[in-house]
Amino acid sequence: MDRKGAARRARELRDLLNKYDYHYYVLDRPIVSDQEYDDLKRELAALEERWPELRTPDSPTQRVGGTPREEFTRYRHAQAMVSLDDARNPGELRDFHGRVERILGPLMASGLEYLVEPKFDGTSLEVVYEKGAMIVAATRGDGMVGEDVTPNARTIRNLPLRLQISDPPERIDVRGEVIMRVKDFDELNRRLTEDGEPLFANPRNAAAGSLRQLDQRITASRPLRFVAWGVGLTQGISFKKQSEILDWLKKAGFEASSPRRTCRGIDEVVEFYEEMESKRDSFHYEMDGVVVKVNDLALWETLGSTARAPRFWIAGKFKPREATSVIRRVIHSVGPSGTVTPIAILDPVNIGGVTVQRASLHNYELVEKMDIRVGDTVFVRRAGDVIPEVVSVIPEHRPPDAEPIRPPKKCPADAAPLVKDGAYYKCTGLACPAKLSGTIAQMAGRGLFDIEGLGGKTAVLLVETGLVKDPADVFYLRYEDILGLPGFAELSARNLMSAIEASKEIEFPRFLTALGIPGVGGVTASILAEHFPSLDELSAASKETLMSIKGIGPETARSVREFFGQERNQEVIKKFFRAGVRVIYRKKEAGPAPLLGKTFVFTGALSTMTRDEAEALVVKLGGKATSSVSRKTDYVVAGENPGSKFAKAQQLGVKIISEDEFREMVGPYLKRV
DNA sequence: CGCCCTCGAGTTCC
DNA sequence: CTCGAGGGCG
Repeated sequence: MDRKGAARRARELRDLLNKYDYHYYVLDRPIVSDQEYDDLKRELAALEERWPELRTPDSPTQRVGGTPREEFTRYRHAQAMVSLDDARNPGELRDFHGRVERILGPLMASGLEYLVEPKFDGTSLEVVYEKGAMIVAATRGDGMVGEDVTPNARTIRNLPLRLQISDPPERIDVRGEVIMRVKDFDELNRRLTEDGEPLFANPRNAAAGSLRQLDQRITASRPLRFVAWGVGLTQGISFKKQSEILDWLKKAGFEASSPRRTCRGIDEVVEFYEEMESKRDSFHYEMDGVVVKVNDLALWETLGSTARAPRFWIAGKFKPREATSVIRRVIHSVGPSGTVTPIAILDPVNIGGVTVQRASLHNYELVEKMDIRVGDTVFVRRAGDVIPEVVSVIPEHRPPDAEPIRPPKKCPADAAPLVKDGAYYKCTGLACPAKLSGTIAQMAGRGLFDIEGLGGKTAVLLVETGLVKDPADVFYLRYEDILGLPGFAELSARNLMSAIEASKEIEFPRFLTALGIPGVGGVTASILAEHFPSLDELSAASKETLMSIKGIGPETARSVREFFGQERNQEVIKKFFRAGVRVIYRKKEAGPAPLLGKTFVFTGALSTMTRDEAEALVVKLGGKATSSVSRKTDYVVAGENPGSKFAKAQQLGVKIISEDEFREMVGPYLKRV
């Protein structure tokens, strides 16, 4: 590139970066991924390196952060809050070490001690304490001058308003990161979606955007946290090491950067960096790298700083997990439970070394609320080994012809009608090939057909080998068919065959549940079974008839109608019967009903019976067994390790009894079950 | 309109 | 098993 071309490109890059900076720092709504931004900034830095005369004082490469927003009072930091240079890989970390070595001399650097701590994806904050009391809190801003956000900072729950030590220093400026737990970030975005507000692309923007609210009540409603990583100006206290600072901060009542490690030499640093990157998903906070600091503070002065960043710190960045791309089209995929999920087909984009071409859009309700359209530029996140997902839209980049995304009218796999089940659309086809193995696994599961030896893996196997083409085919399997399949020698093949044979007698409610009608679980199936003498009557029932039943509303009625209204489903059901499946319609035998009208909830593990048995017993004796505790619950039976239901019961004043007491209560009838 | 409770998906442990 | 969502009832 000649000088003239370089000048043009540099101007272009400056304009772009300035625009991106504005969206990122001032609006807290980035319109490009960090990766993309970084690349452009590095390109500009390279041009300026080669042709120094292109470097203008206002160049984005010379700047730290953004200028403070007008609405906030400005706050001048007593000591500048510098930014960090990035290392993107172990090689660049070693380069950093090399520079340190060159300045300090190899002897001193060889056993040099580094303190390595996590770099959380948040926004920096300085909090000033005088005589132990919090006086002011300010954002970093451009490094020299930030925004005074004291009232907002006071709403951060784990930020001490007063230092938790008896002899506080005259003054200490504590620095740290305002962050949001990943869980809280997801929850916040869900809430924003509900309210039709624009979403945050990542926890950092959520933290920054929340902290810089003009209305501090909004800040207070956001789950912000503060993690301290250092100090600025101090009076009446001094430290010798970074590790000492962090220990002190912890003692003073702060959540201090953790996990951290003191490393001797660069090899240990690289090892910790790689360890953290591999474990990054196991932390509450989004971690985008580690910060490596020379531990000995005396050396900080020797090393000094460049115009932009200190020479004694560096950020070891992890592979990015976010990028922007464009949605080219949308496909509709049917999952094992029959849920139809919109999947965005994207322009291929590299995220942390992996090319991503498709990303989940979760569900149609979300797509509509977020107003995502084909043609939109979106943020895509790939966390761990999870399926990539579209996180948010960048409305600024929307082309005029962007097409809304609509749920399909019919199941894309078998053209059966879809019913809306909450936020999801579900296929009502009993034999739908896309969910076949899921249907079979569920049907064969505990409390339904109860076919031992037929779980998820075997279901997939049966479908993949073509032995089973609809759920009824399970009952046509022959010994010869399964013998020799992976995992099926004589014994297991025989066992499976007899398990299938034994399962053919099935009570009406169980059979109903096994059909997998959306919205019809065990309880609803029992209600239906009580009101219809047989499957035929239920099958023919109108929506109105169904809705007249207590416990069945319009949604469930519609789902049931939609299911039985399909010719194909009726055929499969008939096929069940031809295979010898017998539905048992049992009249209620009038036994003793000592628990009539009593509601039970079981929590924790019981020792003398399974939970299912206990619940069956309660029902048999005329009581009700539900799964959540409320004021209407009569008894909570607590076994080993009771869960949150125990606490709920205490709170509501519901009677809690032990397993023994329960046995006493039902003792006389135990044998009859 | 508010509460209860079922459904179903997700999480985590063995 | 837990938890959130929302269907259904009063």
